Amino acid sequence: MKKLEEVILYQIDLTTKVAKHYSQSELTRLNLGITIEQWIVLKIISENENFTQKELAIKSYRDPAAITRTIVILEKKGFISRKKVANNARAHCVSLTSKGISFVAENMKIINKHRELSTKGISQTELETLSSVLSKIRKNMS
Amino acid sequence: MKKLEEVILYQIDLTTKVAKHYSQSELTRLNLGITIEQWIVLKIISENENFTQKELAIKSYRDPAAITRTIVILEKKGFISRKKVANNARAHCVSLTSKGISFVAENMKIINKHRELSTKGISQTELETLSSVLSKIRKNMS
DNA sequence: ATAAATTAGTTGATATGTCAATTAATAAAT
DNA sequence: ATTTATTAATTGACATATCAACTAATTTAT
Repeated sequence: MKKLEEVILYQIDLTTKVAKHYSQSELTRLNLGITIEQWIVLKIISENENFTQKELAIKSYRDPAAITRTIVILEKKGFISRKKVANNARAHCVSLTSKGISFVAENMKIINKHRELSTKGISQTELETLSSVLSKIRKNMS
Repeated sequence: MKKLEEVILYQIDLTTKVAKHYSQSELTRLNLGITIEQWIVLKIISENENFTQKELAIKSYRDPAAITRTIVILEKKGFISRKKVANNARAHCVSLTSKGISFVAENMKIINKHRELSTKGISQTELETLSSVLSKIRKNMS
């Protein structure tokens, strides 16, 4: 029977935790007043103007219920706004306010530094293997 | 500027989410009445009889506060019990009850199936690369 | 020996994850 | 056309993540 440390899924989970812990503590240290999950939502919106909440949930692989709550928070912080979709009165689409646009622009560098740091000393080949193996694992568990 | 999907940390996080989603839905489907996090705590205790809560927190890379709450739940479910440590009145050590021991034994097979499924079609070499790259990433972000 | 610092665990507050139930709008079926 | 089913979003309930504040026990520093 394998020890927990040898289990691949455990190692992946552990890596997520370590990375999130690091990035969150940096965001806190820099007083950005935002969580990782909130950042990811802002980033997705900046790449996909006028996504609906449903599209946001799919892209971020989060529950629509969770998205609703994060969006309420980001709206209170003044980073985003919700509008009714023209041809569908059920759906809401989300877009960055000017404050949201500058926030993403100003802090992209910090996030990019974390990303660069994460792959330091890892070869391109290794990264490609990582990417492809992770993708296989996701396919196996879908 | 990289799209979110190309970011390694994002891919790792996504894989964790997909895997947990799959495993949790299986545990629910089989009516085990337990969460993944609770299972991991049980598994760690079964591998390390009489761990203190602090050791549990370190091993599972979770906050001591979170461990306290999970332990209270597992105690209510009758899977574990807490005892005072002989030479340290602050520390509590945790051990499986007989119910907990049989629960882990009975369900280990199910969990092992998930683990086998997760690495289906992935070579040993790829798995070793994955393991070593994940370890490098964790080192980079510590 | 006493005061100060550290340690293990708990509790509170806020954000998130997950699932079920609900509401309102839209689409499909008959 | 009216009923039925589906869809997008919200809300409630409970478990978890994180951080700060707190208690009680133990060290250490003086």
